[in-house]
Amino acid sequence: MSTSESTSDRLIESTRELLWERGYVGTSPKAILERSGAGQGSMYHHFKGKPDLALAAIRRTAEELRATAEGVLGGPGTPYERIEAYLLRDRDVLRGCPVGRLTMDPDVIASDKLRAPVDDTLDAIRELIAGIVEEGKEQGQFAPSLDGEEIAATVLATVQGGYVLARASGSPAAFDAGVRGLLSLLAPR
Amino acid sequence: MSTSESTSDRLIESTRELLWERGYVGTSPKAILERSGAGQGSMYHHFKGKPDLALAAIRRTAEELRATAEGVLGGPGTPYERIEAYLLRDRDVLRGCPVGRLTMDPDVIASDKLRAPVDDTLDAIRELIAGIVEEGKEQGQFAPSLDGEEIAATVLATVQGGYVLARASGSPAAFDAGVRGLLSLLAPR
DNA sequence: GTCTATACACTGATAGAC
DNA sequence: GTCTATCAGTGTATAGAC
Repeated sequence: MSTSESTSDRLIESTRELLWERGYVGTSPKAILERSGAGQGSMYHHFKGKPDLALAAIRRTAEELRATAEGVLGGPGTPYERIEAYLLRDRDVLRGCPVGRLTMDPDVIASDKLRAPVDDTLDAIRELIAGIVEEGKEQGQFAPSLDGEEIAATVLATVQGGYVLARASGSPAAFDAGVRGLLSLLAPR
Repeated sequence: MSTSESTSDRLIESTRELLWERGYVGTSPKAILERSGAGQGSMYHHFKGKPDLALAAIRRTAEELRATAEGVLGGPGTPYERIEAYLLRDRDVLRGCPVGRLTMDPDVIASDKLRAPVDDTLDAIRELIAGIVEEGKEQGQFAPSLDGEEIAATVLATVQGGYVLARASGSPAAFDAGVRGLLSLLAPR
């Protein structure tokens, strides 16, 4: 395993952090250079500009999030238990979702290229959950009246919205409450 | 009824639009002046600066949202029907929530003053829904095992997260799916 | 690949005339 | 109350030397 320390890598990592903290609009090339320790010239040598560097950063963050979700959802347990594990997994709630927060960035939404990794990732997780719900219906753990795609959207939305409520109140409590509420609705009797 | 056309009012209205479209970080005084037709001097005469004007705009938007929610949730019908009405009410889904989106703004979250109206509004709506859920439990419409506060957080989170999913995909479909999924879980048998 | 120099519009605000 | 002038700093990039 190569612990690559390339300048290009440090630029991407610094950009990932700043995008998470301040979003695309709130992240300037100058801030990226300061955090990464790279110089002006380096950045424009490795990337065409801010959108190009941001795209590399967003892609890496999106892939990482997808891998994490796949790991939890593909773990052991019944369908309910796997969804529970996804909802209860450790999260830095007050920092928000590094992928979901980008949807509130006007410049990201205005660019199909920047939006694509965000859309693809959330969509992939949604499909995974939908499949698990369908599995649970076959096993009689979930009511046959439930729709896999709909419940998957509800699960993902509860997580994404939980971040909003938590950040509004300055406390993770509302996130946890929303998750517990959803689990109580999903619980097999 | 006074259709006030004051410069101060036009500044606030333009700021509200821009905050909704581009967030706090993405909104510049210059853009506000252009949209409102006011001059530099006017803005700094009526407001101390960008944070002060933004606070006035956020307060007005928050109050408006709260009034809308109270209107729908306080309408006629059973507890389930009132929550259903709230979830299904007409929304400009792709524009996102004008209040919730502010939680992704680093400068808003960093300021207790700017965050307060956001927190207060979401909290008030949450309490309203929690009361309705408790009412539904008393009437036997909801299972006694449900917790009013938790379900209220789930309902609000599903809405806020629905905006995220919709904006990611560029279509309101995911919002609608999440809402339908939640309603199917809440439905009295 | 990295550095420094340069550029020009924009940000957020103050000053003072009218 | 509104207008214009001015300002130091930032945002995003290009040019060219090393």
